[in-house]
Amino acid sequence: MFQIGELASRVTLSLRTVRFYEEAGLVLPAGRTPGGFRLYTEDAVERLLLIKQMKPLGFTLDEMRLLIEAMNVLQATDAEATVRHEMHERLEMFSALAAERCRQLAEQLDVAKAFARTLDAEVARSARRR
Amino acid sequence: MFQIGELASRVTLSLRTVRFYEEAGLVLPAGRTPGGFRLYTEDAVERLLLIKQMKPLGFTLDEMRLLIEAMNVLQATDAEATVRHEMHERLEMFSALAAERCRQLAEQLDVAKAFARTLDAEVARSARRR
DNA sequence: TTGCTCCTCACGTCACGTGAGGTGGC
DNA sequence: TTGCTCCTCACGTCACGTGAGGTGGC
Repeated sequence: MFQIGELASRVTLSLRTVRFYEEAGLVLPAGRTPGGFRLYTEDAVERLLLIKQMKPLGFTLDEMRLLIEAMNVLQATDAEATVRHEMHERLEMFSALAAERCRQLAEQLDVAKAFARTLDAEVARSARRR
Repeated sequence: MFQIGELASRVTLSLRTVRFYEEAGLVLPAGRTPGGFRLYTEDAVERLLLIKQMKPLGFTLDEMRLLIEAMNVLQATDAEATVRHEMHERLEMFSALAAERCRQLAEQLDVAKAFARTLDAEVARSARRR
């Protein structure tokens, strides 16, 4: 069990961000010291790394929560069939969404590269003018 | 000369966004009707398309303003040498920044793709369990 | 006169950053 | 007791979205 400072530094996030993710229901501390200090286990590290991996896809924190919930239910062996079915459909929805976001990211990279080349050309052109 | 509605639809931005970019000093209307309606020329279209191209690089609106200013000064034939020099250095800075952001975007795309594959695998695994 | 477009506040949202003032824990 | 870490408000920021209430222009 470790405190928020170690958790934050291990996943390279700010304390504020970790607390904010807690407010959003994404990563709850495993417990608290009598004095009120948050205590975490390795699970929190993995959870935060998963969230960091989702970030480039542009999901909102609410969407991430729903997605993580679905993954957890489907991992569990004791989930009810109806719930499992619902979570499976949710997962499929997010999978399609993720694929779409990947396409958008690829487009953005192309646009960014094009603009970077334009800038380089401008720099070169401006250098010749001197 | 056309109104903000036509401008916005031609560059596929909201009216609010166009007005917000004006507040940020990015795109000023060429004039106003006596009644106060904003009037734009083709220049505004090109300006907004340029801004849209910069967006994937994650520049702030202030940075975009500085960058556009530098490009305009260097395009002009009547710019003072000292100002031209300053703007050239600014352009070089932004060019380096843009290259760095391209690298980051490429990394993000890789992370996104990896997560999308993970999701697909989870969907498949969950489907086999039924 | 009727719609449609536009106007200016101004508050809301999302994902945090940044202190302020106070206390826990070794 | 001294630092260092942590705590909870709570306001600020960035790039807009979203009405509210009113008016311009063909």
